[in-house]
Amino acid sequence: MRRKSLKGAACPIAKALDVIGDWWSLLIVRDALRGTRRFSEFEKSLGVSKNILAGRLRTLVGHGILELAPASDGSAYQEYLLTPKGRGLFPVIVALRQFGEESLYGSEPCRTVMVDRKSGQPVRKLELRASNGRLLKPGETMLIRREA
Amino acid sequence: MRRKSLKGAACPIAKALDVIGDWWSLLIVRDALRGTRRFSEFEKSLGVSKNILAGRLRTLVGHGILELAPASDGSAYQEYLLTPKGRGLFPVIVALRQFGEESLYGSEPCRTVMVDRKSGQPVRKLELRASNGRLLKPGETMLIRREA
DNA sequence: CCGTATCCATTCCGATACTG
DNA sequence: CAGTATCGGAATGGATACGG
Repeated sequence: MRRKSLKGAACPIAKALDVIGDWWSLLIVRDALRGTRRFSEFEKSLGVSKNILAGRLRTLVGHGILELAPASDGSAYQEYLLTPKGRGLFPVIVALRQFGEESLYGSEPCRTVMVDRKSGQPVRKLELRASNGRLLKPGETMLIRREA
Repeated sequence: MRRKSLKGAACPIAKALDVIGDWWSLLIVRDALRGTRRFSEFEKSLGVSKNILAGRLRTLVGHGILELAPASDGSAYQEYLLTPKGRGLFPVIVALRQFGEESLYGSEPCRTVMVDRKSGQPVRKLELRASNGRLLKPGETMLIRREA
């Protein structure tokens, strides 16, 4: 972040990276999607120092990815919950996971698998499809300018 | 990057972020997916200084995301092409774009749309599906440990 | 338990100058 | 055109100490 270029960035990818394009933010979202809510849980899971974590959480709340809510267990503290906007990052997380699983392990494959909770079967790979359902490879897409 | 934690990171998301989890790398991949090949093209598109760009390109080549090839136009220089592994980042880019389009624009919507080159129609939203084709929301998935 | 404040080291980034 | 070398400033990260 804080590079010069993103001020008027028209590209949605650049805008997205401006919000979650740093190391910790996506890992926080990853944990939040798994149900992590409390400051100390994030701290323990990520192994990040308190000040960094506090800053990231504050930024994510500011961007509307997380929101603060009263603790569900009756304790005096608060919890960080994903907003609907934050849950919109689910495909990003899944895409990263699938890329990692597929291309970043050597002889020993990844030890965890994402499965459908109901059936216990592994989920499908994310695929981009045309409006008629046809599978699209990168070269089969293009960007067009939308008219006002 | 270069945080301490990723050395033995078992999480594929963390591993993926270690490879492309910085500001420029994904933007380089974005451009490469659009057909950008030459150093100067990346430089112009990204508005990044040469030394940073050179470093990122070198890292991406080192990770097997990009590869160097002789220039297709007969010039004396080389081009940076996506490897199959690099093209595996396509879903990540699309997911980021769709998140950005959906949640990061205010009154004025995003001016560009990704379409099927053949039909000219917008692509579908990425969806996670179970092995039986059922649509899966975040809470309907879980991670399990794979047995050796 | 949930942070904030501080200090310090490292890294990153941008601009520029320089080379083949 | 395609980089490399260098520099300074800014941001990031880790550790720790402190306070509500």
